Amino acid sequence: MGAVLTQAVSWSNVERAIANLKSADALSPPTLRRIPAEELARLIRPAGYYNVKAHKLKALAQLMGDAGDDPARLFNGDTAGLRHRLLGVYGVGEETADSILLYAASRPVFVIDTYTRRIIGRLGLAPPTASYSELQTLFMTRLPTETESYNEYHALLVRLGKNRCRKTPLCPTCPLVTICPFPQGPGQ
DNA sequence: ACCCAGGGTCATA
DNA sequence: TATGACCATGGG
Repeated sequence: MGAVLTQAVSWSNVERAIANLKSADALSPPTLRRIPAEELARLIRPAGYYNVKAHKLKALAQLMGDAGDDPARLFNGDTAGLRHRLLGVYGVGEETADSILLYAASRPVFVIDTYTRRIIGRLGLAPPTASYSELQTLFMTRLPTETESYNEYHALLVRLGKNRCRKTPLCPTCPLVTICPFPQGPGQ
């Protein structure tokens, strides 16, 4: 649910929305299915795009329902198949699907977000036109396939990405100058 | 008064 | 398949 609520919105806003859902006892999939969309929208208002996101949450709750509201059952298939199912849900695109796979299902999937794109772009490690899957392959072919390190890596990229200095070439004091995301260097 | 935030859908060409 | 409009609140 957090993966949907945080779309294009800061996490602090999402925390309020989740707090509202908790206090209304409306965070469980069965409740999310039952609650009227208008009331759900009111609860998640701080997370922005509340009308759209209300329906997205309901769509996710629907998917959970198809698995008998049992996360272990939802997350039991192979990663590729699960990703395909997630992408079929309204409001779930590639990044959201991969976030759910990494953080909820603990699958070794590298998440590509705005910050990751920004950093890769500034380092000149991929053309600006690179697709999501191209960037994902860039990381996954260079890093060991481990849920924990992908998790940590993504957190570090987010932290670096918040630096909004966009001078080009890179200014000498920019942290980006001294880092390369890949252990074997930028090549191949 | 801006700008931006860990996106995605839909209509259009 | 690529681009643009649209969704909307809260903090800097």
